[in-house]
Amino acid sequence: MATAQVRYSAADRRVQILEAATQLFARQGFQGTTTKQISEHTGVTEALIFRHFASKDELYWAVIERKITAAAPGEHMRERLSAGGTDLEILSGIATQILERRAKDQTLSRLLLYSALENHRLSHRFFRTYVAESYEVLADYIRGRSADGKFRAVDPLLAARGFLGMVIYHSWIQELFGGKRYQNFSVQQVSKTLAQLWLQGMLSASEIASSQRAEKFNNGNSSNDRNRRKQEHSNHVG
Amino acid sequence: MATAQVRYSAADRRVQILEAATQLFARQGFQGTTTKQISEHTGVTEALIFRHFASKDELYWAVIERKITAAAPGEHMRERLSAGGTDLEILSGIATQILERRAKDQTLSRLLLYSALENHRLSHRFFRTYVAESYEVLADYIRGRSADGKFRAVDPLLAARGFLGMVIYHSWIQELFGGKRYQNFSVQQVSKTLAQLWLQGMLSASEIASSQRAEKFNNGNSSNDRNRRKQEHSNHVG
DNA sequence: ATCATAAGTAAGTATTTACTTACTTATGGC
DNA sequence: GCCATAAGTAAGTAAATACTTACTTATGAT
Repeated sequence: MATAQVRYSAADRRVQILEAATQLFARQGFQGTTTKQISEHTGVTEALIFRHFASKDELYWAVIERKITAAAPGEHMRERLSAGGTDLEILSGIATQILERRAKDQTLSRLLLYSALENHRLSHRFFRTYVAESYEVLADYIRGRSADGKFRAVDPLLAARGFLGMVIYHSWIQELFGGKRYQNFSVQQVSKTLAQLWLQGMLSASEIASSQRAEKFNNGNSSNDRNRRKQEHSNHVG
Repeated sequence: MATAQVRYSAADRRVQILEAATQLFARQGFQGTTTKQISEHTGVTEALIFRHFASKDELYWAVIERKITAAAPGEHMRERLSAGGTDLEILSGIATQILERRAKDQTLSRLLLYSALENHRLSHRFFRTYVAESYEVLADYIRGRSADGKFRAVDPLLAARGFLGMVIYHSWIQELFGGKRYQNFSVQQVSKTLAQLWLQGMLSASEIASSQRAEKFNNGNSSNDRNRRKQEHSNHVG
């Protein structure tokens, strides 16, 4: 052959294959992706794929496993929740993070959706590590705020799903269903609007009353706002 | 052959094929479904499938077309919104309807998700007819309530997506990702919780104040509640 | 420089897939 | 009761698919 042959270590090649496969499985699903496509995207022959992975199935599990262990969305949420700031800042921060991440790279959510639809064995675990954990973290935060008397008594898991549902559903609509062809909201606007909506919905009667009183004096952008969250409460989150 | 041969009219057979195909495409996606499977589920040979539909693609479009024209979710929502009752009754009614429908039959949402993921040409139209319309109807209702001074000024489309997002995301979690294995909420509880959360989030300052005052006298389940929606406003919806 | 070993491939195979062709048979209008 | 027509099929085909086998070659340790 004319081109100089470069050989990679098994470990490096494995990663290359996994990365190509990740992209393809995310775009086309398991059924829609052929081992030939994966080999072409990696720049090797099909046979090499099968020297690294016993079967297409095994390659698929390896792709999902890698994604599961790579990022820990529960951690990101924990950080944001304990970082301080007003409830509104925290929540719209979480929303912004989710929306930006998803606008930049749909790989993960597509993999997750495909695996759920195609009913792959790992999809439950994928879901638990990726989604369930992050709203259990949020539910803990809600529990804490309810104990403080800031939030009213609402099932914390339902409330958490409610907030993340608003945000994630919106991003699916925009990115997946092409919603942004018709209406392109700014991430800022969406985050703030949804966070405000949810937050007001969660406040306890007494908190609403006092926040209304407060609004008459400052217009809600002051930093010594009585809604600012105290660091001493962050143990509710971890 | 031993069994008596029964022949159906072309129209009847066509429907039989479409129904088998609908189930299979919903469960396994386009790529995951073979024409042989469809023929077996219909109880005919593969050749007959191709006498009714020129290609697998054409059959798929026919399946989606049929679903698009069959149900009009925007209509259901319009009806509920103009039926009267308190805002809470209306919204939790909408949520209940969505949750029950989806718990009973996932076919539609699975078809929709698959078509979006697989990026089929009709998926945008599918989405517009099926999803977009219903939240434009809801957005109109929100606009009306804002004009009344009941709801605060929030982008109506975002608010609508927010509500439907909470509900639909919850149902996806439960039905699609197996969330109900871990926690099985009752439809009633979910509908009421999410509707209350969203509703309180949407109320204008003055409405919140008066609803708090009202709560001191009756515990919010009275039918001559001041939040009861007047029939005269229903023209905002149609 | 040698060579064992790990990296890589060319050329398969059996099966499945979407789709076709040439033929058969039930049915309803006369 | 006849028969044109519409409903239906058996038996294919070419291409694609997941996976294998037998072989080649680059590389680093010696």
